[in-house]
Amino acid sequence: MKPTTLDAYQLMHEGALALADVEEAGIRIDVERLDQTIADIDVVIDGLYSQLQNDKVWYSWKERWGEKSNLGSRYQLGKVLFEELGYKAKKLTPTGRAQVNEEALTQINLSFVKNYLRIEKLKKLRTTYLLGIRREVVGEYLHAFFNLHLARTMRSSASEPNLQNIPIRDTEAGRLIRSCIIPRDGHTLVEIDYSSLEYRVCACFYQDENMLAYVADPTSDVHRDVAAELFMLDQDDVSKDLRFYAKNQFVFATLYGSYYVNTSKNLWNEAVLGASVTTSGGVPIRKHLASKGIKQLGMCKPGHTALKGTFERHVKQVEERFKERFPQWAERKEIWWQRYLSSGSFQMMTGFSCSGVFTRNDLYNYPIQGPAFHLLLWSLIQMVKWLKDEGMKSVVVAEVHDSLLIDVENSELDDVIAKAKQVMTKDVQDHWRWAARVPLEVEVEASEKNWYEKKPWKG
DNA sequence: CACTGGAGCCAC
DNA sequence: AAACGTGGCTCCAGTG
Repeated sequence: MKPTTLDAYQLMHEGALALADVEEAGIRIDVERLDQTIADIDVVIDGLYSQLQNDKVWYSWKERWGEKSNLGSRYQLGKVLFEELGYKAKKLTPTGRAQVNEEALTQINLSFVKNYLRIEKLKKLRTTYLLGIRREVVGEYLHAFFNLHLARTMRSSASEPNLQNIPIRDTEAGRLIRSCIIPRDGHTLVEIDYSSLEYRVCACFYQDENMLAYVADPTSDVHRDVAAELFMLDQDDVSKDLRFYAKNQFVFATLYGSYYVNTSKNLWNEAVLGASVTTSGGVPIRKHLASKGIKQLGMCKPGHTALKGTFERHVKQVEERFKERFPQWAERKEIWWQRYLSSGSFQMMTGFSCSGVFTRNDLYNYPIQGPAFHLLLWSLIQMVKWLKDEGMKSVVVAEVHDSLLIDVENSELDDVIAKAKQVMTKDVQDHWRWAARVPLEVEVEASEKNWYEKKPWKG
């Protein structure tokens, strides 16, 4: 990866300097609360552990493993469940071992296993996040790292600890950890996220008419429309959950090179069979699909015909319509790949030349993921500079690929938010004209308490 | 004892 | 024709 323009060089140079300022500023931690949370979780984990040790399964475990018995070993648990207690391993890891992950374990109806999963969740939360943060706190500030030289796509990465993967989807974990991350006194934590940034960059990159049209029309919603097709529903019956699965398991998966054999399987396992997903009318999606004649997934084997009446066949047809819906995308992604094959390199819209050995899917992903982050990075640079030049008390404290976290002094709230909106949605389009092919939008959330309590900002 | 790869799980 | 991408961290198991 090489910059081919002065602008691209400066993006990395100034980006590294700006991120150094972010690291130096640090993010404030409620250390007392953090320590209390760790202590509370320890008590819960200890309680659950003693339950496990009074369970029959633990006796089988000790018979099998003797002195080596270790409750922390999933490998040992797998051997006990699948070789001693007669449960069937349904999936194997790439090296041929039985999978002993959450998906496999939730299918086993034993209170031991239920407790085990609960402990594992809490342990992850405790060691990776709570202790991970605790270890790095100096005074009451955490100075984590933001790197620009590690990700192959020219995204950033974060470490020690990784502030870019703090739980949020699991509300309990999100609350326990994020509520320890707080604003400075007299400040408010403000998070500004780009709305559907990668999709918009994708539309700019392929210049597909319908992709652009979807973004231009705020009443339209590609994920909702595709969900309606995938689950054979009217648009009004597409629930938030179904939209979520359509977006992540089909739209993005397909744009980044997956296809119906895999997307149908994932949708079926997670949306149809998984976590009791319903239509917005409350009908379980599995029941709804059955009423439409789709009761089976299909074989989902590469090279095999997807049989009529299966979900696999249906998703194959939705995929065909997806290509018809976005014809320039379908055509240009092939040309894009062929051009790489003959030249051995490709060019990012932000001015970086990438040469080397890449897979087809790399070619689909990198030119979207990299430039999408570059919009955020350019905005971060402007914000850091501006806050410094204006002598403001607010500081940028973190960045998560498409969002900025700013610790804003309360009297500066309106100015900082207005400036961030201007920079992120307008100025960046003056800087890179390709980004003006779509409207850019941001969502602003804020909390005076902590990162968990953030609520939509109403200026 | 240091190190590595596998497996798992968290984010975008 | 191939078959969603990028990261970081932890624990275990195996190696030398």
